[in-house]
Amino acid sequence: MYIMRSKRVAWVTVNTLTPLFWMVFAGSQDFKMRFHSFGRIIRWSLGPQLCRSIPSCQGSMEEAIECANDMEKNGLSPDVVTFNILAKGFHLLGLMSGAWNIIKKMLLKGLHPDQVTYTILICGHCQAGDVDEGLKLREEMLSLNLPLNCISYTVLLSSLCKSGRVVEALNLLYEMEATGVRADIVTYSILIHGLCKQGEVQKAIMVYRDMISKRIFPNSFTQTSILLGMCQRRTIKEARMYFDALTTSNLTDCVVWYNIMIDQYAKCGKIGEAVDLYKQIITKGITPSTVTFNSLIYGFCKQRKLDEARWWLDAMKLYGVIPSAITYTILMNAFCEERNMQSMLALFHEMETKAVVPTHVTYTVIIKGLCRQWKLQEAVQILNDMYAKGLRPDQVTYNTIIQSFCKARNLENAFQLHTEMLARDLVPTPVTYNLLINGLCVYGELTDADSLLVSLQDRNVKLTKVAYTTIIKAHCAKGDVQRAIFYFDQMMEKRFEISIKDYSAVINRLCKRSLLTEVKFFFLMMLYDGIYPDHQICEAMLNAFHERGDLQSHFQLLGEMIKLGLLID
DNA sequence: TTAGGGTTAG
Repeated sequence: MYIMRSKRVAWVTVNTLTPLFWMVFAGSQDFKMRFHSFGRIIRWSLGPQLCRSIPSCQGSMEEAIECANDMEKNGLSPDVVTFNILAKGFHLLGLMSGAWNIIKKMLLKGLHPDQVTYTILICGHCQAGDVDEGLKLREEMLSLNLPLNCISYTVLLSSLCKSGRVVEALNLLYEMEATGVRADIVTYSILIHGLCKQGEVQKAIMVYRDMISKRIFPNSFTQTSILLGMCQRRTIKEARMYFDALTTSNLTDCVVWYNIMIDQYAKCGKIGEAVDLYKQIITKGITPSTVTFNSLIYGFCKQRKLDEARWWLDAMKLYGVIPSAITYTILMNAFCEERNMQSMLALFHEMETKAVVPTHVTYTVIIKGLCRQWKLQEAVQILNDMYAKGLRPDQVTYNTIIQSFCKARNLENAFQLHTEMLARDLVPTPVTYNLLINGLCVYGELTDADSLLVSLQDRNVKLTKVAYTTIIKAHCAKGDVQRAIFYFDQMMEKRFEISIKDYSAVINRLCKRSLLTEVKFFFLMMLYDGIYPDHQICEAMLNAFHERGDLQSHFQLLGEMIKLGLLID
Protein backbone atom coordinates (compact mmCIF):
# COMPACT_ATOMS: atom_id res chain seq x y z
CA MET A 1 0.00 0.00 0.00
CA TYR A 2 2.88 2.30 0.81
CA ILE A 3 4.27 1.93 -2.70
CA MET A 4 0.98 2.83 -4.26
CA ARG A 5 0.78 6.25 -2.61
CA SER A 6 2.98 8.09 -5.04
CA LYS A 7 5.40 7.60 -7.89
CA ARG A 8 7.97 9.57 -5.98
CA VAL A 9 8.08 6.97 -3.23
CA ALA A 10 8.57 4.26 -5.81
CA TRP A 11 11.46 6.13 -7.36
CA VAL A 12 13.10 6.67 -3.99
CA THR A 13 12.72 2.95 -3.39
CA VAL A 14 14.25 1.94 -6.70
CA ASN A 15 17.05 4.46 -6.50
CA THR A 16 18.05 3.41 -3.01
CA LEU A 17 17.92 -0.19 -4.14
CA THR A 18 15.18 -1.44 -1.92
CA PRO A 19 16.26 -1.39 1.73
CA LEU A 20 13.42 1.00 2.48
CA PHE A 21 11.13 -1.12 0.38
CA TRP A 22 11.97 -4.26 2.31
CA MET A 23 11.56 -2.46 5.59
CA VAL A 24 8.05 -1.60 4.53
CA PHE A 25 7.26 -5.10 3.42
CA ALA A 26 9.16 -7.03 6.06
CA GLY A 27 6.81 -9.37 7.76
CA SER A 28 4.04 -8.78 5.29
CA GLN A 29 1.90 -11.84 4.90
CA ASP A 30 0.58 -10.72 1.58
CA PHE A 31 3.13 -12.24 -0.72
CA LYS A 32 1.09 -11.50 -3.80
CA MET A 33 0.86 -7.86 -2.88
CA ARG A 34 4.64 -7.63 -2.50
CA PHE A 35 5.09 -9.31 -5.82
CA HIS A 36 2.74 -6.99 -7.64
CA SER A 37 4.47 -3.99 -6.17
CA PHE A 38 7.70 -5.09 -7.81
CA GLY A 39 5.88 -5.11 -11.13
CA ARG A 40 4.80 -1.54 -10.50
CA ILE A 41 8.31 -0.45 -9.65
CA ILE A 42 9.61 -1.97 -12.86
CA ARG A 43 6.92 -0.21 -14.84
CA TRP A 44 7.61 3.05 -13.06
CA SER A 45 11.30 2.73 -13.67
CA LEU A 46 10.61 2.24 -17.37
CA GLY A 47 7.75 4.66 -17.78
CA PRO A 48 9.01 8.22 -17.34
CA GLN A 49 12.23 7.64 -19.18
CA LEU A 50 10.92 5.69 -22.13
CA CYS A 51 9.80 8.96 -23.62
CA ARG A 52 13.31 10.31 -23.64
CA SER A 53 16.25 9.38 -25.81
CA ILE A 54 17.53 5.83 -26.13
CA PRO A 55 20.66 6.10 -23.92
CA SER A 56 18.70 7.25 -20.88
CA CYS A 57 16.10 4.61 -21.62
CA GLN A 58 18.77 1.95 -21.61
CA GLY A 59 19.70 3.26 -18.19
CA SER A 60 16.18 2.75 -16.97
CA MET A 61 16.05 -0.75 -18.47
CA GLU A 62 19.15 -1.57 -16.48
CA GLU A 63 17.39 -0.29 -13.41
CA ALA A 64 14.33 -2.42 -14.18
CA ILE A 65 16.47 -5.52 -14.68
CA GLU A 66 18.38 -4.74 -11.51
CA CYS A 67 15.07 -4.50 -9.71
CA ALA A 68 14.02 -7.89 -11.06
CA ASN A 69 17.35 -9.36 -9.94
CA ASP A 70 16.81 -7.81 -6.55
CA MET A 71 13.55 -9.68 -6.30
CA GLU A 72 15.39 -12.96 -6.64
CA LYS A 73 17.98 -11.98 -4.07
CA ASN A 74 15.12 -11.37 -1.69
CA GLY A 75 13.56 -14.71 -2.36
CA LEU A 76 10.89 -13.65 -4.80
CA SER A 77 10.99 -15.39 -8.17
CA PRO A 78 10.01 -13.19 -11.09
CA ASP A 79 7.02 -14.66 -12.88
CA VAL A 80 5.76 -14.43 -16.44
CA VAL A 81 4.28 -10.98 -15.80
CA THR A 82 7.65 -9.65 -14.56
CA PHE A 83 9.37 -10.95 -17.68
CA ASN A 84 6.61 -9.60 -19.88
CA ILE A 85 7.07 -6.14 -18.42
CA LEU A 86 10.80 -6.32 -19.11
CA ALA A 87 10.23 -7.64 -22.64
CA LYS A 88 7.79 -4.82 -23.26
CA GLY A 89 10.45 -2.34 -22.12
CA PHE A 90 12.89 -3.62 -24.71
CA HIS A 91 10.16 -3.67 -27.33
CA LEU A 92 9.35 -0.02 -26.65
CA LEU A 93 12.98 0.84 -27.24
CA GLY A 94 12.94 -1.11 -30.48
CA LEU A 95 15.52 -3.48 -28.99
CA MET A 96 13.86 -6.77 -29.89
CA SER A 97 17.08 -8.72 -29.28
CA GLY A 98 16.80 -7.60 -25.65
CA ALA A 99 13.22 -8.82 -25.56
CA TRP A 100 14.33 -12.19 -26.93
CA ASN A 101 17.02 -12.43 -24.23
CA ILE A 102 14.35 -11.87 -21.62
CA ILE A 103 12.29 -14.69 -23.14
CA LYS A 104 15.36 -16.95 -23.08
CA LYS A 105 15.86 -16.20 -19.37
CA MET A 106 12.23 -16.92 -18.83
CA LEU A 107 12.51 -20.31 -20.54
CA LEU A 108 15.67 -21.14 -18.58
CA LYS A 109 13.70 -20.55 -15.41
CA GLY A 110 11.16 -23.09 -16.59
CA LEU A 111 8.49 -20.45 -17.21
CA HIS A 112 6.33 -20.64 -20.29
CA PRO A 113 5.62 -17.59 -22.45
CA ASP A 114 1.93 -16.74 -22.33
CA GLN A 115 -0.41 -14.88 -24.68
CA VAL A 116 0.98 -11.52 -23.53
CA THR A 117 4.59 -12.61 -24.17
CA TYR A 118 3.70 -13.72 -27.67
CA THR A 119 1.72 -10.55 -28.28
CA ILE A 120 4.72 -8.41 -27.32
CA LEU A 121 6.92 -10.40 -29.69
CA ILE A 122 4.34 -10.23 -32.49
CA CYS A 123 4.16 -6.48 -31.90
CA GLY A 124 7.94 -6.20 -32.20
CA HIS A 125 8.01 -7.99 -35.55
CA CYS A 126 5.03 -6.05 -36.84
CA GLN A 127 6.48 -2.70 -35.88
CA ALA A 128 9.70 -3.63 -37.65
CA GLY A 129 7.54 -4.12 -40.73
CA ASP A 130 7.71 -7.92 -40.74
CA VAL A 131 4.09 -9.07 -40.43
CA ASP A 132 4.96 -12.48 -41.81
CA GLU A 133 7.22 -13.18 -38.83
CA GLY A 134 4.32 -12.14 -36.63
CA LEU A 135 2.06 -14.55 -38.48
CA LYS A 136 4.63 -17.32 -37.93
CA LEU A 137 4.40 -16.67 -34.19
CA ARG A 138 0.63 -17.03 -34.50
CA GLU A 139 1.22 -20.50 -36.01
CA GLU A 140 3.58 -21.29 -33.16
CA MET A 141 0.98 -20.22 -30.60
CA LEU A 142 -1.65 -22.39 -32.24
CA SER A 143 0.73 -25.38 -32.39
CA LEU A 144 1.41 -24.91 -28.66
CA ASN A 145 -2.31 -24.91 -27.97
CA LEU A 146 -2.02 -21.32 -26.85
CA PRO A 147 -5.04 -19.67 -28.41
CA LEU A 148 -4.76 -16.11 -29.61
CA ASN A 149 -7.00 -13.65 -27.83
CA CYS A 150 -8.60 -10.48 -29.09
CA ILE A 151 -5.49 -8.35 -28.48
CA SER A 152 -3.04 -10.73 -30.19
CA TYR A 153 -5.35 -10.93 -33.21
CA THR A 154 -5.76 -7.16 -33.23
CA VAL A 155 -1.99 -6.57 -33.31
CA LEU A 156 -1.68 -8.81 -36.38
CA LEU A 157 -4.74 -7.32 -37.99
CA SER A 158 -3.42 -3.79 -37.44
CA SER A 159 -0.09 -4.62 -39.01
CA LEU A 160 -1.74 -6.32 -42.01
CA CYS A 161 -3.86 -3.20 -42.53
CA LYS A 162 -0.81 -0.95 -42.32
CA SER A 163 0.87 -3.06 -45.03
CA GLY A 164 -2.23 -2.73 -47.19
CA ARG A 165 -3.06 -6.45 -46.78
CA VAL A 166 -6.68 -5.76 -45.89
CA VAL A 167 -8.06 -8.99 -47.37
CA GLU A 168 -5.84 -11.02 -45.06
CA ALA A 169 -6.90 -8.75 -42.20
CA LEU A 170 -10.54 -9.48 -43.00
CA ASN A 171 -9.74 -13.19 -43.05
CA LEU A 172 -8.25 -12.87 -39.58
CA LEU A 173 -11.51 -11.31 -38.40
CA TYR A 174 -13.37 -14.33 -39.82
CA GLU A 175 -10.87 -16.62 -38.08
CA MET A 176 -11.56 -14.80 -34.81
CA GLU A 177 -15.28 -15.33 -35.27
CA ALA A 178 -14.77 -18.99 -36.19
CA THR A 179 -12.64 -19.65 -33.10
CA GLY A 180 -15.01 -17.84 -30.78
CA VAL A 181 -12.77 -14.85 -30.10
CA ARG A 182 -14.96 -11.79 -29.81
CA ALA A 183 -13.62 -8.80 -31.71
CA ASP A 184 -13.94 -5.54 -29.79
CA ILE A 185 -14.21 -1.88 -30.74
CA VAL A 186 -10.42 -1.62 -31.27
CA THR A 187 -10.37 -4.55 -33.70
CA TYR A 188 -13.29 -3.15 -35.68
CA SER A 189 -11.89 0.40 -35.69
CA ILE A 190 -8.55 -0.79 -37.06
CA LEU A 191 -10.19 -2.88 -39.75
CA ILE A 192 -12.62 -0.15 -40.81
CA HIS A 193 -9.73 2.30 -40.94
CA GLY A 194 -7.56 -0.07 -42.98
CA LEU A 195 -10.36 -0.77 -45.46
CA CYS A 196 -11.19 2.93 -45.84
CA LYS A 197 -7.53 3.79 -46.43
CA GLN A 198 -7.35 1.19 -49.18
CA GLY A 199 -10.47 2.67 -50.74
CA GLU A 200 -12.53 -0.41 -49.85
CA VAL A 201 -15.35 1.72 -48.44
CA GLN A 202 -18.07 -0.82 -49.28
CA LYS A 203 -16.27 -3.54 -47.35
CA ALA A 204 -15.71 -1.06 -44.50
CA ILE A 205 -19.46 -0.38 -44.38
CA MET A 206 -20.08 -4.15 -44.30
CA VAL A 207 -17.71 -4.53 -41.32
CA TYR A 208 -19.31 -1.50 -39.67
CA ARG A 209 -22.77 -3.08 -39.98
CA ASP A 210 -21.42 -6.35 -38.62
CA MET A 211 -20.01 -4.43 -35.65
CA ILE A 212 -23.33 -2.69 -34.94
CA SER A 213 -25.19 -6.01 -35.24
CA LYS A 214 -22.97 -7.29 -32.42
CA ARG A 215 -24.02 -4.29 -30.34
CA ILE A 216 -20.56 -2.76 -30.44
CA PHE A 217 -21.07 0.93 -30.98
CA PRO A 218 -18.69 3.32 -32.76
CA ASN A 219 -16.42 5.56 -30.77
CA SER A 220 -14.34 8.53 -31.89
CA PHE A 221 -11.72 6.23 -33.48
CA THR A 222 -14.30 4.43 -35.61
CA GLN A 223 -15.85 7.74 -36.58
CA THR A 224 -12.44 9.05 -37.60
CA SER A 225 -12.03 6.09 -39.94
CA ILE A 226 -15.40 6.67 -41.52
CA LEU A 227 -14.65 10.37 -41.98
CA LEU A 228 -11.37 9.44 -43.68
CA GLY A 229 -13.20 7.00 -45.92
CA MET A 230 -15.67 9.71 -46.87
CA CYS A 231 -12.80 12.06 -47.70
CA GLN A 232 -11.17 9.47 -49.92
CA ARG A 233 -14.09 8.12 -51.84
CA ARG A 234 -16.73 10.84 -51.72
CA THR A 235 -16.76 14.54 -52.37
CA ILE A 236 -15.49 16.95 -49.78
CA LYS A 237 -19.08 18.22 -49.43
CA GLU A 238 -20.30 14.78 -48.35
CA ALA A 239 -17.37 14.44 -45.95
CA ARG A 240 -18.28 17.85 -44.52
CA MET A 241 -21.88 16.75 -44.01
CA TYR A 242 -20.71 13.73 -42.05
CA PHE A 243 -18.28 15.92 -40.11
CA ASP A 244 -21.05 18.41 -39.25
CA ALA A 245 -23.26 15.55 -38.09
CA LEU A 246 -20.40 14.26 -35.92
CA THR A 247 -19.61 17.59 -34.33
CA THR A 248 -23.23 18.45 -33.63
CA SER A 249 -24.32 15.06 -32.30
CA ASN A 250 -21.33 14.28 -30.08
CA LEU A 251 -20.98 15.84 -26.70
CA THR A 252 -17.24 16.03 -26.94
CA ASP A 253 -15.53 17.13 -30.13
CA CYS A 254 -12.42 15.39 -31.25
CA VAL A 255 -9.61 17.54 -32.62
CA VAL A 256 -8.62 14.76 -35.04
CA TRP A 257 -11.93 15.17 -36.92
CA TYR A 258 -11.19 18.87 -37.33
CA ASN A 259 -7.65 18.09 -38.42
CA ILE A 260 -8.84 15.69 -41.10
CA MET A 261 -11.34 18.22 -42.45
CA ILE A 262 -8.84 21.11 -42.30
CA ASP A 263 -6.31 18.96 -44.14
CA GLN A 264 -8.81 18.11 -46.86
CA TYR A 265 -9.59 21.79 -47.41
CA ALA A 266 -5.89 22.67 -47.37
CA LYS A 267 -5.10 19.99 -49.95
CA CYS A 268 -7.80 21.09 -52.38
CA GLY A 269 -6.86 24.74 -52.10
CA LYS A 270 -9.81 25.84 -49.95
CA ILE A 271 -7.65 27.52 -47.34
CA GLY A 272 -10.45 29.91 -46.33
CA GLU A 273 -12.64 27.00 -45.27
CA ALA A 274 -9.69 25.48 -43.40
CA VAL A 275 -9.12 28.70 -41.45
CA ASP A 276 -12.86 28.92 -40.68
CA LEU A 277 -12.70 25.46 -39.12
CA TYR A 278 -9.63 26.49 -37.16
CA LYS A 279 -11.63 29.47 -35.78
CA GLN A 280 -14.40 27.02 -34.85
CA ILE A 281 -11.88 24.95 -32.88
CA ILE A 282 -10.79 28.03 -30.93
CA THR A 283 -14.39 29.24 -30.33
CA LYS A 284 -15.36 25.84 -29.00
CA GLY A 285 -12.42 25.84 -26.63
CA ILE A 286 -10.80 22.80 -28.24
CA THR A 287 -7.01 22.82 -28.11
CA PRO A 288 -5.55 22.76 -31.62
CA SER A 289 -2.75 20.26 -32.11
CA THR A 290 0.50 20.37 -34.06
CA VAL A 291 -1.28 18.51 -36.87
CA THR A 292 -3.94 21.28 -37.06
CA PHE A 293 -1.22 23.86 -37.69
CA ASN A 294 0.76 21.60 -40.00
CA SER A 295 -2.23 21.22 -42.30
CA LEU A 296 -2.91 24.96 -42.27
CA ILE A 297 0.75 25.68 -43.05
CA TYR A 298 0.60 23.09 -45.84
CA GLY A 299 -2.49 24.84 -47.24
CA PHE A 300 -0.80 28.23 -47.34
CA CYS A 301 2.35 26.69 -48.86
CA LYS A 302 0.23 25.06 -51.55
CA GLN A 303 -1.18 28.49 -52.38
CA ARG A 304 2.40 29.75 -52.49
CA LYS A 305 1.60 32.14 -49.63
CA LEU A 306 4.81 31.52 -47.78
CA ASP A 307 4.72 34.65 -45.63
CA GLU A 308 1.36 33.58 -44.25
CA ALA A 309 2.61 30.02 -43.81
CA ARG A 310 5.52 31.36 -41.80
CA TRP A 311 3.09 33.50 -39.77
CA TRP A 312 1.22 30.33 -38.75
CA LEU A 313 4.46 28.75 -37.60
CA ASP A 314 4.94 31.69 -35.25
CA ALA A 315 1.26 31.55 -34.24
CA MET A 316 1.78 27.97 -33.06
CA LYS A 317 4.33 29.15 -30.58
CA LEU A 318 1.88 31.76 -29.23
CA TYR A 319 -0.63 28.99 -28.53
CA GLY A 320 2.02 26.87 -26.90
CA VAL A 321 1.78 24.23 -29.62
CA ILE A 322 5.20 22.85 -30.41
CA PRO A 323 6.24 22.72 -34.09
CA SER A 324 7.39 19.27 -35.17
CA ALA A 325 9.83 18.06 -37.79
CA ILE A 326 6.81 17.77 -40.10
CA THR A 327 5.97 21.47 -39.57
CA TYR A 328 9.47 22.53 -40.58
CA THR A 329 9.66 20.03 -43.43
CA ILE A 330 6.42 21.33 -44.95
CA LEU A 331 7.80 24.88 -44.96
CA MET A 332 11.25 23.79 -46.13
CA ASN A 333 9.70 21.94 -49.04
CA ALA A 334 7.71 25.02 -50.00
CA PHE A 335 10.89 27.11 -50.08
CA CYS A 336 12.60 24.36 -52.06
CA GLU A 337 9.77 24.49 -54.63
CA GLU A 338 10.33 28.25 -54.86
CA ARG A 339 14.03 27.56 -55.46
CA ASN A 340 14.75 29.57 -52.30
CA MET A 341 17.53 27.44 -50.84
CA GLN A 342 18.65 30.15 -48.46
CA SER A 343 15.29 30.32 -46.64
CA MET A 344 15.03 26.54 -46.73
CA LEU A 345 18.39 26.12 -45.01
CA ALA A 346 17.58 28.94 -42.54
CA LEU A 347 14.55 26.91 -41.45
CA PHE A 348 16.71 23.81 -41.15
CA HIS A 349 19.07 25.68 -38.82
CA GLU A 350 16.11 27.03 -36.85
CA MET A 351 15.01 23.44 -36.37
CA GLU A 352 18.40 22.52 -35.04
CA THR A 353 18.52 25.45 -32.60
CA LYS A 354 15.06 24.51 -31.33
CA ALA A 355 16.14 20.87 -30.92
CA VAL A 356 13.54 19.60 -33.39
CA VAL A 357 15.11 16.45 -34.81
CA PRO A 358 15.01 16.30 -38.63
CA THR A 359 13.57 13.13 -40.16
CA HIS A 360 14.55 11.28 -43.31
CA VAL A 361 11.86 13.32 -45.10
CA THR A 362 13.51 16.59 -44.00
CA TYR A 363 16.81 15.40 -45.47
CA THR A 364 15.06 14.24 -48.64
CA VAL A 365 13.76 17.79 -49.10
CA ILE A 366 17.31 19.14 -48.69
CA ILE A 367 18.52 16.55 -51.22
CA LYS A 368 15.77 17.66 -53.61
CA GLY A 369 16.94 21.26 -53.24
CA LEU A 370 20.54 20.31 -53.93
CA CYS A 371 19.51 18.23 -56.94
CA ARG A 372 17.63 21.21 -58.37
CA GLN A 373 20.86 23.15 -58.18
CA TRP A 374 22.64 20.21 -59.84
CA LYS A 375 24.78 19.74 -56.74
CA LEU A 376 24.53 16.00 -57.08
CA GLN A 377 27.70 15.06 -55.24
CA GLU A 378 26.52 17.15 -52.27
CA ALA A 379 23.17 15.36 -52.45
CA VAL A 380 25.00 12.00 -52.28
CA GLN A 381 26.99 13.34 -49.34
CA ILE A 382 23.74 14.16 -47.48
CA LEU A 383 22.53 10.63 -48.25
CA ASN A 384 25.66 9.21 -46.62
CA ASP A 385 25.35 11.65 -43.70
CA MET A 386 21.87 10.31 -43.07
CA TYR A 387 23.24 6.82 -42.48
CA ALA A 388 25.93 8.30 -40.21
CA LYS A 389 23.17 10.01 -38.18
CA GLY A 390 21.27 6.73 -37.88
CA LEU A 391 18.53 7.80 -40.27
CA ARG A 392 17.42 5.37 -42.94
CA PRO A 393 16.87 7.00 -46.34
CA ASP A 394 13.87 5.50 -48.10
CA GLN A 395 12.94 4.90 -51.72
CA VAL A 396 11.85 8.51 -52.26
CA THR A 397 15.26 9.72 -51.08
CA TYR A 398 17.02 7.45 -53.57
CA ASN A 399 14.53 8.12 -56.36
CA THR A 400 15.15 11.87 -55.99
CA ILE A 401 18.88 11.49 -56.64
CA ILE A 402 18.45 8.75 -59.28
CA GLN A 403 16.13 11.05 -61.23
CA SER A 404 18.70 13.84 -61.17
CA PHE A 405 21.56 11.58 -62.22
CA CYS A 406 19.42 10.38 -65.14
CA LYS A 407 18.63 13.96 -66.14
CA ALA A 408 22.34 14.75 -65.91
CA ARG A 409 22.91 11.81 -68.31
CA ASN A 410 24.98 10.10 -65.64
CA LEU A 411 23.31 6.72 -65.91
CA GLU A 412 26.25 4.97 -64.31
CA ASN A 413 25.72 6.78 -60.99
CA ALA A 414 21.96 6.33 -61.26
CA PHE A 415 22.37 2.54 -61.56
CA GLN A 416 25.01 2.57 -58.83
CA LEU A 417 22.42 4.05 -56.46
CA HIS A 418 19.96 1.37 -57.51
CA THR A 419 22.57 -1.27 -56.64
CA GLU A 420 23.15 0.45 -53.31
CA MET A 421 19.41 0.29 -52.57
CA LEU A 422 19.44 -3.47 -53.14
CA ALA A 423 22.58 -3.88 -51.04
CA ARG A 424 20.85 -2.03 -48.20
CA ASP A 425 17.71 -4.18 -48.45
CA LEU A 426 15.68 -1.26 -49.70
CA VAL A 427 13.25 -2.59 -52.29
CA PRO A 428 13.17 -0.23 -55.28
CA THR A 429 9.66 1.01 -56.07
CA PRO A 430 7.98 1.00 -59.49
CA VAL A 431 8.97 4.70 -59.62
CA THR A 432 12.67 3.73 -59.33
CA TYR A 433 12.29 1.50 -62.37
CA ASN A 434 10.27 4.07 -64.29
CA LEU A 435 13.10 6.56 -63.74
CA LEU A 436 15.79 4.10 -64.84
CA ILE A 437 13.83 2.92 -67.89
CA ASN A 438 13.13 6.53 -68.85
CA GLY A 439 16.80 7.38 -68.33
CA LEU A 440 17.86 4.61 -70.70
CA CYS A 441 15.16 5.53 -73.24
CA VAL A 442 16.03 9.22 -73.33
CA TYR A 443 19.73 9.38 -72.54
CA GLY A 444 21.00 5.87 -73.12
CA GLU A 445 20.47 2.89 -75.40
CA LEU A 446 16.91 1.82 -76.07
CA THR A 447 18.05 -1.81 -76.25
CA ASP A 448 19.29 -1.49 -72.67
CA ALA A 449 15.85 -0.21 -71.65
CA ASP A 450 14.33 -3.29 -73.37
CA SER A 451 16.71 -5.62 -71.52
CA LEU A 452 15.94 -3.96 -68.19
CA LEU A 453 12.19 -4.23 -68.67
CA VAL A 454 12.44 -7.90 -69.74
CA SER A 455 14.66 -8.78 -66.79
CA LEU A 456 12.23 -7.06 -64.40
CA GLN A 457 9.33 -8.97 -65.92
CA ASP A 458 11.26 -12.24 -65.63
CA ARG A 459 11.85 -11.55 -61.96
CA ASN A 460 8.18 -10.63 -61.45
CA VAL A 461 9.13 -7.18 -60.19
CA LYS A 462 6.07 -5.03 -59.68
CA LEU A 463 5.80 -2.39 -62.40
CA THR A 464 3.25 0.29 -63.14
CA LYS A 465 1.76 1.36 -66.44
CA VAL A 466 4.32 4.18 -66.68
CA ALA A 467 7.15 1.68 -67.32
CA TYR A 468 5.24 0.46 -70.39
CA THR A 469 4.10 3.86 -71.68
CA THR A 470 7.67 5.15 -71.31
CA ILE A 471 9.18 2.40 -73.44
CA ILE A 472 6.28 2.48 -75.93
CA LYS A 473 6.74 6.23 -76.46
CA ALA A 474 10.48 5.75 -76.94
CA HIS A 475 9.97 3.04 -79.60
CA CYS A 476 7.38 5.17 -81.38
CA ALA A 477 9.69 8.17 -81.37
CA LYS A 478 12.52 6.06 -82.79
CA GLY A 479 10.26 4.41 -85.35
CA ASP A 480 10.29 0.80 -84.10
CA VAL A 481 6.52 0.46 -84.23
CA GLN A 482 6.55 -3.36 -84.05
CA ARG A 483 8.24 -3.19 -80.68
CA ALA A 484 5.82 -0.44 -79.55
CA ILE A 485 2.86 -2.65 -80.53
CA PHE A 486 4.46 -5.57 -78.67
CA TYR A 487 4.66 -3.58 -75.42
CA PHE A 488 1.22 -2.06 -75.97
CA ASP A 489 -0.22 -5.58 -76.17
CA GLN A 490 1.61 -6.49 -72.97
CA MET A 491 0.24 -3.41 -71.26
CA MET A 492 -3.30 -4.45 -72.26
CA GLU A 493 -2.73 -8.07 -71.23
CA LYS A 494 -1.71 -6.85 -67.79
CA ARG A 495 -5.08 -5.11 -67.61
CA PHE A 496 -3.74 -1.63 -67.00
CA GLU A 497 -6.40 0.96 -67.58
CA ILE A 498 -5.53 2.58 -70.89
CA SER A 499 -6.70 6.13 -71.47
CA ILE A 500 -6.92 8.47 -74.44
CA LYS A 501 -3.68 10.04 -73.15
CA ASP A 502 -1.81 6.77 -73.78
CA TYR A 503 -3.20 6.45 -77.31
CA SER A 504 -2.52 10.14 -77.97
CA ALA A 505 1.09 9.78 -76.87
CA VAL A 506 1.61 6.95 -79.39
CA ILE A 507 -0.40 8.44 -82.25
CA ASN A 508 1.23 11.88 -81.93
CA ARG A 509 4.70 10.38 -82.14
CA LEU A 510 3.75 8.19 -85.11
CA CYS A 511 2.23 11.21 -86.85
CA LYS A 512 5.50 13.10 -86.40
CA ARG A 513 7.30 10.25 -88.17
CA SER A 514 4.54 10.07 -90.82
CA LEU A 515 3.97 6.37 -90.13
CA LEU A 516 0.39 6.57 -91.37
CA THR A 517 -0.44 2.83 -91.54
CA GLU A 518 0.61 2.50 -87.90
CA VAL A 519 -1.32 5.66 -86.99
CA LYS A 520 -4.50 4.11 -88.45
CA PHE A 521 -3.77 0.83 -86.67
CA PHE A 522 -3.58 2.49 -83.24
CA PHE A 523 -6.56 4.73 -84.00
CA LEU A 524 -8.73 1.71 -84.84
CA MET A 525 -7.45 -0.08 -81.76
CA MET A 526 -8.50 2.91 -79.66
CA LEU A 527 -12.00 2.94 -81.17
CA TYR A 528 -12.24 -0.84 -80.66
CA ASP A 529 -11.24 -0.23 -77.04
CA GLY A 530 -14.31 2.02 -76.71
CA ILE A 531 -12.30 5.24 -76.37
CA TYR A 532 -13.61 8.24 -78.26
CA PRO A 533 -11.03 10.46 -79.96
CA ASP A 534 -10.71 14.09 -78.94
CA HIS A 535 -10.14 17.14 -81.09
CA GLN A 536 -6.41 17.24 -80.43
CA ILE A 537 -5.69 13.68 -81.58
CA CYS A 538 -7.80 14.15 -84.74
CA GLU A 539 -6.01 17.39 -85.53
CA ALA A 540 -2.61 15.67 -85.33
CA MET A 541 -3.83 12.90 -87.65
CA LEU A 542 -5.43 15.32 -90.13
CA ASN A 543 -2.14 17.21 -90.39
CA ALA A 544 -0.16 14.01 -90.92
CA PHE A 545 -2.57 12.72 -93.62
CA HIS A 546 -2.52 16.10 -95.33
CA GLU A 547 1.27 16.41 -95.28
CA ARG A 548 1.72 12.94 -96.83
CA GLY A 549 -1.02 13.59 -99.40
CA ASP A 550 -3.31 10.86 -98.08
CA LEU A 551 -6.41 12.85 -98.90
CA GLN A 552 -8.78 9.88 -98.76
CA SER A 553 -7.89 9.26 -95.12
CA HIS A 554 -7.95 12.98 -94.45
CA PHE A 555 -11.56 13.39 -95.66
CA GLN A 556 -12.67 10.11 -94.11
CA LEU A 557 -11.45 11.36 -90.73
CA LEU A 558 -13.09 14.74 -91.26
CA GLY A 559 -16.38 12.93 -91.83
CA GLU A 560 -15.95 10.94 -88.62
CA MET A 561 -15.14 14.13 -86.73
CA ILE A 562 -18.35 15.78 -87.93
CA LYS A 563 -20.34 12.71 -86.85
CA LEU A 564 -18.70 12.86 -83.41
CA GLY A 565 -19.31 16.60 -83.12
CA LEU A 566 -15.59 17.31 -83.00
CA LEU A 567 -15.65 19.67 -85.92
CA ILE A 568 -17.51 22.90 -85.58
CA ASP A 569 -17.98 24.69 -88.95
C1' DT B 1 0.21 -6.57 -12.46
C1' DT B 2 1.88 -7.44 -18.52
C1' DA B 3 -0.03 -6.95 -24.88
C1' DG B 4 -3.76 -3.64 -29.52
C1' DG B 5 -6.53 1.75 -32.47
C1' DG B 6 -7.26 7.66 -35.60
C1' DT B 7 -5.21 12.97 -38.52
C1' DT B 8 -0.06 16.02 -41.18
C1' DA B 9 5.44 16.52 -44.64
C1' DG B 10 9.33 14.63 -49.41
